[in-house]
Amino acid sequence: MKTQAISLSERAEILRATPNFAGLGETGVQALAEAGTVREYEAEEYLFQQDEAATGFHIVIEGAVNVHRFGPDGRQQVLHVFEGGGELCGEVPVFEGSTYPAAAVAVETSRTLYLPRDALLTVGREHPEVLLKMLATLSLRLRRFVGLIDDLSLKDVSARLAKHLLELADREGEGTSTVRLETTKSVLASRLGTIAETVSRTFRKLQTSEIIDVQGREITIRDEAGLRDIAAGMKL
Amino acid sequence: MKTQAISLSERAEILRATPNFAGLGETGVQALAEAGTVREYEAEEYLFQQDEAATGFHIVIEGAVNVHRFGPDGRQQVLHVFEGGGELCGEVPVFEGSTYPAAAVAVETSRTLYLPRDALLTVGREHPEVLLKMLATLSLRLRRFVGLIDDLSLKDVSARLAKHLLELADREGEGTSTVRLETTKSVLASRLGTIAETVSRTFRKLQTSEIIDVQGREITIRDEAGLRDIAAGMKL
DNA sequence: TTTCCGCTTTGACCTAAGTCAATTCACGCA
DNA sequence: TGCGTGAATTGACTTAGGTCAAAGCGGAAA
Repeated sequence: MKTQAISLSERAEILRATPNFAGLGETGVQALAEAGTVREYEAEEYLFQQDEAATGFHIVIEGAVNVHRFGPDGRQQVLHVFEGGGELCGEVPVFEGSTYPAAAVAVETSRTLYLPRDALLTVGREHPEVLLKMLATLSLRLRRFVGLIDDLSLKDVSARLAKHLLELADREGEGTSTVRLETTKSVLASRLGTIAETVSRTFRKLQTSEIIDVQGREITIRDEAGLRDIAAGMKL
Repeated sequence: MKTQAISLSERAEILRATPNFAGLGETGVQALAEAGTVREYEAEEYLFQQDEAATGFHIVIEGAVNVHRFGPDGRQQVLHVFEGGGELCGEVPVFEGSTYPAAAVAVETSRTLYLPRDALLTVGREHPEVLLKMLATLSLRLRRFVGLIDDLSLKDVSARLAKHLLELADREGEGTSTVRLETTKSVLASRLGTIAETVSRTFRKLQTSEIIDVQGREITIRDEAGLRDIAAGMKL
């Protein structure tokens, strides 16, 4: 990890571009910008480990960060992937407890703005709208986790994979039917709560059912309705 | 559901006894008490359904509320069980989105104080400490969900059951080695993300390994260290 | 080009846990 | 005291998906 020498005004600019702090007035932005530091992490470098004591949280400016937990056998379950754009990472211990609930690793070279806990709490008390934004962020995260729990415990791998592909296609905009996997299959497997081999086999089953077309990392959705059915729990 | 005629001062008293609003000043308590209504639900009655539009949230005063999701095959996964004591239920759509992410049902006759969304937001803006408390509550919930996700995807049923028994014993206070299950085994199964038969068999395996003693709904922990090993992922 | 090395695919196998069905148990009620 | 109902147990079976090992493939480096 390298701390970058970024001027105060640039740090303020980053904050203004972060959805969570967008509506915040100039005094608040200044206070946070003064307390924050810009950090750079290389690919594979950990931002923090699970159960590590926390003094603050990160805003992911550029790059991508993968948040995950390890199981007793070394397998891991991905909880989030933050892909730049000013998402918050590691904010739970700011408000409750003192340790990070999961580990976070940079997937590629990434830059973050690190803000100490106290700075946020001080600014938050003076600017409740920041706290409301944070509440919205945490609520959205809870919503996502509820979905993940639901998927892991009640749906099978093909449903989870189908749902994931539909989300990828959705993110690319309406009417997109070809998506490119930006990650290795074993990372995708961790996201889906399974292993690479099973992902591979599931892709194949979807392909032989003529629901998708797989060309390396390019996936073409041939039967979107069918894919939705499978995401909803229909047997393959 | 019946709305109970409870005086303003009693409603204020309930709020003061709720951890989330404990530190709140008198004006805030009054504002919330005026907007709130006390409701009674009988056993099996739903407080709200998954994806239902929300206008506010509940504080569980008495009784017990089970929050869960249904899978495509009708199986359900329990996300929380709130057992009175002023816990918040259904607060996610207050801050983000407009629908409840899961369904909530009264396990036994229960009373709640229902607060409309707008009242909370108004009071929150004037009293940031309420928002900080809410942030702590949501953060704790995220922490729990991370644990649940981790368990569901990376641990087997015996580990989840062992962990659950240890938590029950812990809650009863230090040095307790006998716990009573307050719920039916199939509800316990839903909490653990499995089915009643599997819970039954797992209890049996733990008993024949002389780690616990099962007498109907009374469980005696005979080998706490062993139970901890199993909770940590050791094979049975 | 050739050579790796890491990703991916595939097959054979195994195991945890879900399904289905048949008892058995426990407790309230007549 | 037996009866009935829902819970719990148990057994036999099936299946999704994890494990292990062996190829296959593809792109970067030499």
